[in-house]
Amino acid sequence: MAAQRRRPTQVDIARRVGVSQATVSLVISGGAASEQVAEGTRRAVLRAAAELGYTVNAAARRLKGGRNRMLGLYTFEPVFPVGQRDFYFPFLLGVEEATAEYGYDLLLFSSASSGGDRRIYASGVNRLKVADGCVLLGRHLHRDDLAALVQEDFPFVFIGRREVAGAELSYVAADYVGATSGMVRELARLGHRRLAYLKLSDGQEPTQDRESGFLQGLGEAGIPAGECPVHLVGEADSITGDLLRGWLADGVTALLVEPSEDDSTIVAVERAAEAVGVRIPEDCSVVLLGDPALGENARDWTRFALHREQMGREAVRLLLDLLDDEDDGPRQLSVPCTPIAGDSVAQPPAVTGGAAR
Amino acid sequence: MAAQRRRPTQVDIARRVGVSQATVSLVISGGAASEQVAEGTRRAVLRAAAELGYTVNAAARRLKGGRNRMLGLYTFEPVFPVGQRDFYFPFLLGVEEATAEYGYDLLLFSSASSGGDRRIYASGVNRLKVADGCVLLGRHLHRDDLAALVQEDFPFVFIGRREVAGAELSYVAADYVGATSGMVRELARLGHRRLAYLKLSDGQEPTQDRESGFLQGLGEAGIPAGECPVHLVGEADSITGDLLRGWLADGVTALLVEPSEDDSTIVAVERAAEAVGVRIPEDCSVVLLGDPALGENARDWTRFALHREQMGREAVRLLLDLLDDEDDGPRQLSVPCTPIAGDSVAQPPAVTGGAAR
DNA sequence: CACCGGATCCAATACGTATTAAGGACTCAG
DNA sequence: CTGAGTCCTTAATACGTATTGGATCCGGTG
Repeated sequence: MAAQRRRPTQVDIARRVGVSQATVSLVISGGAASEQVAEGTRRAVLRAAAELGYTVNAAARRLKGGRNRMLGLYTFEPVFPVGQRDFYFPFLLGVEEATAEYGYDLLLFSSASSGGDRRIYASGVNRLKVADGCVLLGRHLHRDDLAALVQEDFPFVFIGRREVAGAELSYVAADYVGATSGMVRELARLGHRRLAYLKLSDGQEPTQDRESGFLQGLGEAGIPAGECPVHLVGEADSITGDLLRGWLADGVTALLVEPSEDDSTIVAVERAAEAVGVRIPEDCSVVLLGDPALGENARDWTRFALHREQMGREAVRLLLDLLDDEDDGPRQLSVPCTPIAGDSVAQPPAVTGGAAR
Repeated sequence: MAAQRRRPTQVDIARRVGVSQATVSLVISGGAASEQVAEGTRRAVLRAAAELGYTVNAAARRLKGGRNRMLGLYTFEPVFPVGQRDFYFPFLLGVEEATAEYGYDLLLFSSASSGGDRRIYASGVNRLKVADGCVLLGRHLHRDDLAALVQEDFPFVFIGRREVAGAELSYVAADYVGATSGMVRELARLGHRRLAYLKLSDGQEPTQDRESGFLQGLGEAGIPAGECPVHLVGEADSITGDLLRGWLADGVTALLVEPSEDDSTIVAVERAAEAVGVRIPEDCSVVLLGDPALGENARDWTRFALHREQMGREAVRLLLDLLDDEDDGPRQLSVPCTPIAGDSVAQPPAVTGGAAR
């Protein structure tokens, strides 16, 4: 009846059975080392444990073992972003699933979000280190935080290719280079000979990769890069109908658009086309260099899919590799994207003569 | 350059600064007791901590009985359920937001899911104890796990009313009683005099609460409970067109349906009605006792909304109350639901004479 | 009898932190 | 110069478990 406030420990069991705590530990831990305990003692300990309602103290066990069996998840975006939910959610899903599969727990670093601007080193202290390792995520990162993290030799994996001067780090990235060049080749196959490329101006790695892929694809298709305009999208309203019309007049027949997080570039393209009466894809083909989470009533753009959930899973796998192996080399993994044939691409309008297959 | 594999501890800091580990602990723990340490020492310790990349060991602090600023989230459902995603997600969202606001981190206990069946005491270990406290969630719980948790005197809050024999526990629950009785009163106001109630057969607390509300509403409306059939929904296919027609023949003009997790009861009702040519709401009004996440093309059922996100937030608040206050009494919070007037309720078909307002 | 080997079990210790009683140094009044 | 008082720091200990190098006992062998 008397509710014992303190929960029973191995010492309590030991006292009751009349053995030492060490023996109890041997029995409880089970497995290999438990064989050296006499069968009678063993059973007595187990019975006492059951009677007392003993459960091992996870904190103590972990303290002893050194590892926490906790993986961290830190994102430079809000952890459960409301607006962008659908973009980041699959990553989280993959990370969570893989973490669970490997028998780890997942620590979400939410506390850092106070004050809007997310930093790892809030008050000089690196919170992430409570976890054994960490998966990082998000577009708006702080380079110096990342650099410091590398310097500390803290094991982590970024989802998305990231570079830090003077240090290589581990990441799982979508193969934007391959996916973009593939898109270019496909357009070329359809007969397009002059393409315009709308890229974001933040100069992040994903943007760089798409540009590399663009140039590479042009090369493979034998299209002179000089003839293909590259437009930097600073503000969304820099995409005007006039701009579009100018390109078409110059012989451009297809647009490759890098989607921004708020999808403003896509909306802007659509609006500009409408404004000057340009039909997609009849007058101009459009390809999205990514897989934005658009609304229900959005059109079925030709684009490529990121396997986000798989990327999340791979990130965890990489991280565990990092933790287990002594050899510390950073690991990079590139996950191919899958082209999605939508309805925004067609053969170029017949001007001189359509190039059928 | 030399990557030190072992995480630095307070002892390392102490050695470097030339003070004792105790002093380091005083400084690191910060807050009240940290005042008694000289400003110079204090700064030296903090700088050394930053330089070494020190982070407190969660397990050790927890073992000692201290706080982690970590809240756990344990769910008996998958943490990021794919199918039921939309039902549980708002809870998580609320928990996460509130946790972040209070400056805590959130630890998702995913690892326990090994073997499909989620248990807290997987191998005799209560993993939850690494966190300061825990929010629990999910319909398919294990009573004995819950009982053990109470016995251990571990601070936790359940989302959803739960009972355990011989112990009171803390929870944040939707006010199903009030919401259901309100629905009954509203139906009565429209003139309905005989209602049928379809309840799930699992006998969980939420089901009990709806039934209480049903009976209470009948009482307030002056409707004899004996005249209102209560149908236990074991299998979804127990709802047949014949059953429905029988009720209508008996004078039943409205159905109160408890939604199951897979929405099968709702689908079954809709199908049965269609099968025997019963129109909703012209021939029969239907009220959902809950707020299931239906597909896009589902009809606009009359139902009530759960404020899930708010419930998640309140759960965190309650949990922090539990942690802070010495007095250990369990706290319960009931969150009102909001009726949603859909298109599945109308006045009863005029048989003897419609009771207009 | 001395020695050995196997079978059981235990004492001691480490893990990293928080807490507390007590020690040391220094100041100030008498 | 002494005693009290103030301020800062530390030694010691506890938390619950896992591990390891012995200790103890016992029967058997040379």
